[in-house]
Amino acid sequence: MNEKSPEDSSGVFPQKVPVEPSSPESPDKKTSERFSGFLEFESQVEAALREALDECGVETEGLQVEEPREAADLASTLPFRLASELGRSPAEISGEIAGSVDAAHFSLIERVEGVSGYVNFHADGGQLARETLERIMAVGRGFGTPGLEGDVILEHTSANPNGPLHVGHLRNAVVGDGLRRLLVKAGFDVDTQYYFNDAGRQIALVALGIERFGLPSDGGKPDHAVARVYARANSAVEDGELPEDEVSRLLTEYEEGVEETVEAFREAVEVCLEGIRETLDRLGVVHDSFVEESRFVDDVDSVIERLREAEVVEAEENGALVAQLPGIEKELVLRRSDGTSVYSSKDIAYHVWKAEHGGTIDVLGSDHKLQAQQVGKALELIGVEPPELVVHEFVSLPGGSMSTRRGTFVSADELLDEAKERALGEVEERRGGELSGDEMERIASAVGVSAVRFFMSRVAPQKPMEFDMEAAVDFERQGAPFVQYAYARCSGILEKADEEPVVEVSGFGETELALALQVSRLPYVVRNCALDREIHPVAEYCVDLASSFNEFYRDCRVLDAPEETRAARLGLVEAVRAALGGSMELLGVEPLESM
RNA sequence: GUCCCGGUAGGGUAGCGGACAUCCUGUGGGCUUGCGGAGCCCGCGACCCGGGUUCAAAUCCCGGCCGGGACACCA
Repeated sequence: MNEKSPEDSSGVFPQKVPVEPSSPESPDKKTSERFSGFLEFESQVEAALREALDECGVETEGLQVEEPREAADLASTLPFRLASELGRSPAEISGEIAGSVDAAHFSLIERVEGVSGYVNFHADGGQLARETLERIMAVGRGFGTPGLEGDVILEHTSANPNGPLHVGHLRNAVVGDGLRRLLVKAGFDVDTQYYFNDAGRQIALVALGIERFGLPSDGGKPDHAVARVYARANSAVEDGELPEDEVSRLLTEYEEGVEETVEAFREAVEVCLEGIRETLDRLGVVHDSFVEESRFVDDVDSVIERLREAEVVEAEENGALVAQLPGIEKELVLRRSDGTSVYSSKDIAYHVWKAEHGGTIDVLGSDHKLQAQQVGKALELIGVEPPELVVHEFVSLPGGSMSTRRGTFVSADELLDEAKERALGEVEERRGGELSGDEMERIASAVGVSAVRFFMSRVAPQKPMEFDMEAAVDFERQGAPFVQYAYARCSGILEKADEEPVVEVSGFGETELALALQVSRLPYVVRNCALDREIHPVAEYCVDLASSFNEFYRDCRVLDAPEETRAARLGLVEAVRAALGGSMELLGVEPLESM
């Protein structure tokens, strides 16, 4: 990864407006290279506004450009703010600004009007459609990259290897991997990491359990076997069957480096991780590396030393070390009284290491928020950039509450199995007569995973969510299958066509232009979402684009259209296919050619 | 108890300073012999309560109420 540039003090992430506005003199010149649809329109609007403000002799910061619901494609509310400064009415100012814009200088701006305080910009739909379609013909599914750059280390999932992933981890993984895909699409260099505890009490219990009771070998996934051993060891300790000091003995032995013990821990972790990896694979969730906590044991001393210099470290009477962090009530334990290191201090060391390689983003459940705040504050005190946090709330199931210790949780595997089974039912019902069993099986797997991912992607992470299997897999609602089906329709049409799609927008009516406009918004959506670290608007976009396509499908015949419009409409369908496919992939929703 | 996050039509959800609040579901009506209708169109229905800030508040601030989470020498 590249070194962070020194002048980039605000972090590695560029602020908005990464695309230079085209120069007013030659708006068309560079656009073929850098054109990015609606994003380019936005750039032109900003450039036009600056020019007009200049002409009016107004100086201001911030253009207050927003996307209104329907009055225009983009609008500025600047006149409202300027009104009191200039002592004139917003309506008057908006009229003057609009009058000063020379729309003819901007290829994508059709007209500008001042309406009671708003400066309304209307895109030239035909031109926007033409340039968007041309761009897509050149880059295909690569369409949608807004050209941001920077290095990011993204940490997500990071579940402890004492059992399989459950639905909470699933949300974390879905949000995290969506973010990974989004940031990569936006242009960032992303290194995705799974950080796991390989040395704590929980692992000691697993190792102990395996030693005493053995690993159940009933052909199930290894992480599920580990969960059973863990639960058994837990209750054995609780009712005294296993003495508590056995556990601390193991922990001490581990820290002392007793070979057998270290090996037992390693074995326990590896077995469980194997199962977890299998689940992540099935979900299409990709990590670049798995980072074990124990790697940072040796760095703890220097972390504590640096915190000492910041004068926040206190020793308890019994020898434990804690940090009193300013602004945080709860003290942070750095080292136990027996001298062994605790999770948080290693986590700080891990973040120090990450921060050396790029900007860091952590995706975590809200139950870890306090811990993360403490780590962030500690990092700040020792002069290290703290991670950005993407926090998600809990997932519940209609069934009721879950507990890993009691074994009353629903695993990610079970949820995915159920989703697949339901999807299979739907596919069999609709296509049982024409497709082979294998084919339906394949489609059901893809639809099942997609349905779960889409359902969890579309809700803002800070909202608690109840997973509704029925709604997720429903083929007749606007969920993953709805989007996938629209994609399959595009593919079906293109496959049947025996002529080449072309870019020819002159015959497009309202419906076609509306659809092309929606297509052109992808780079704009990707840029905004990447900078906001949000994936749920991408899900909205998928649904909106699929809906626009369905309206088009209803209104405009393609294959049996008149000669002169057929190839042009095929071009539009091809563009939709690329944009829809590209945006679905951002969420891990699989584009299927047929379903 | 203290801190954090939510509270938008019957249920779910988007918007989080700007123009008549998005979409799904529900419910009532309509289209359709189709490029796979797994679709499309129309109607009904909502910003938790009270103050404040602002030209403008669902959106910001304060105070309630309700729901979830956190507050380990666990991770």
